[in-house]
Amino acid sequence: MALNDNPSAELALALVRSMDRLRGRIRSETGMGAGPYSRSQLSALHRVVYGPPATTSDLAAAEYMRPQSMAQTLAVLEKHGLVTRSPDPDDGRRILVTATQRGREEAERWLQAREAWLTAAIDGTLTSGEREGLTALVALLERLADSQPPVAARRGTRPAPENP
Amino acid sequence: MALNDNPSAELALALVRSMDRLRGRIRSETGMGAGPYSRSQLSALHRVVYGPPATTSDLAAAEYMRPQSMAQTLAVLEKHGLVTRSPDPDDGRRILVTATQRGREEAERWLQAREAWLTAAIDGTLTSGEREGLTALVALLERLADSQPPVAARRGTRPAPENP
DNA sequence: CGTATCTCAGTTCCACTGAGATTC
DNA sequence: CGAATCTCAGTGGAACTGAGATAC
Repeated sequence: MALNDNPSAELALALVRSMDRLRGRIRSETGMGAGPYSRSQLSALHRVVYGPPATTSDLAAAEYMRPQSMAQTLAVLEKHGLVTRSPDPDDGRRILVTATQRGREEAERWLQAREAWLTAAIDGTLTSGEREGLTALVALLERLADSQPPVAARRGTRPAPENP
Repeated sequence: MALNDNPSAELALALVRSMDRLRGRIRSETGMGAGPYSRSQLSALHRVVYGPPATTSDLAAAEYMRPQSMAQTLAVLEKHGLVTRSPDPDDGRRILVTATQRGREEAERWLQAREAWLTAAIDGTLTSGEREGLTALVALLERLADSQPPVAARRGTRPAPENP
């Protein structure tokens, strides 16, 4: 293939493409029938439900997206009564997002519905040993997502999204 | 966490969320500086360059998307002279997509540029043992993506969706 | 005053759906 | 004719950017 001398470049490409393909498969399998909430909405709801009280910006940083994008996502959840927004008493600029009781219930239900196909695929095609390996893989992916690479690796000067 | 009794459901959720987060991180790091081609365009180009001659529908099936979506992606590549489309002499309905010489060169260059951040992250935060583990586990993602694949009954001699 | 946070408005990417033409 | 493939046109989700208001 000779894409690159560096084996890590090969690995990076293979990883990204396998994630793309799996994502596509999940999309084609679950379609729109998995519930009224989108993937990013459920992802945000999950974080609000199981995480500490946070602002829009906090949630955006945790998911590596812009605050405006996260605000759009949260607006839908608020409209459906799954989360509430209330001003931070200590800082008038901040608005804390918390889950409602209904939000907690809906999160559990729809999260399961959305990943039903993947759950079945894991159960159906992987051995128990491979499932353990996959668990280890998830930890690796999280570490990569949160990695602070050496400055030498950073090309161009970009404002560097800080991670609280 | 108590999301579900089934550990595979927990694993499925953790996997999807870690992939979402890593994708977001990559997006925020590479931004628009990674070149003129989008992720899906480069993914399609990669498959055309390193795979056998294929139709739009073949490529769409391999990436688990609709033929119309793949057609849009390929149209951009064709406009830039990276791929060419020519009628299948044996079947007038089919149009085979092949990479041009320029397409092969550009693929190599831009693919590397796009995954530069991930490559650096892998080198910088993973041990060599973990890199080996990651390599082995990418295969698991591919198996999940292709698990119980749809019976795409092709009339010709067409193998199932393959991965390079 | 300068910085941080949130809001409003517009844009791009990318996959989807539906309808229609052509070929086997 | 029925099935498969490709084309044209429109839709929606989910991220982005930029400009402006308010609070520290």
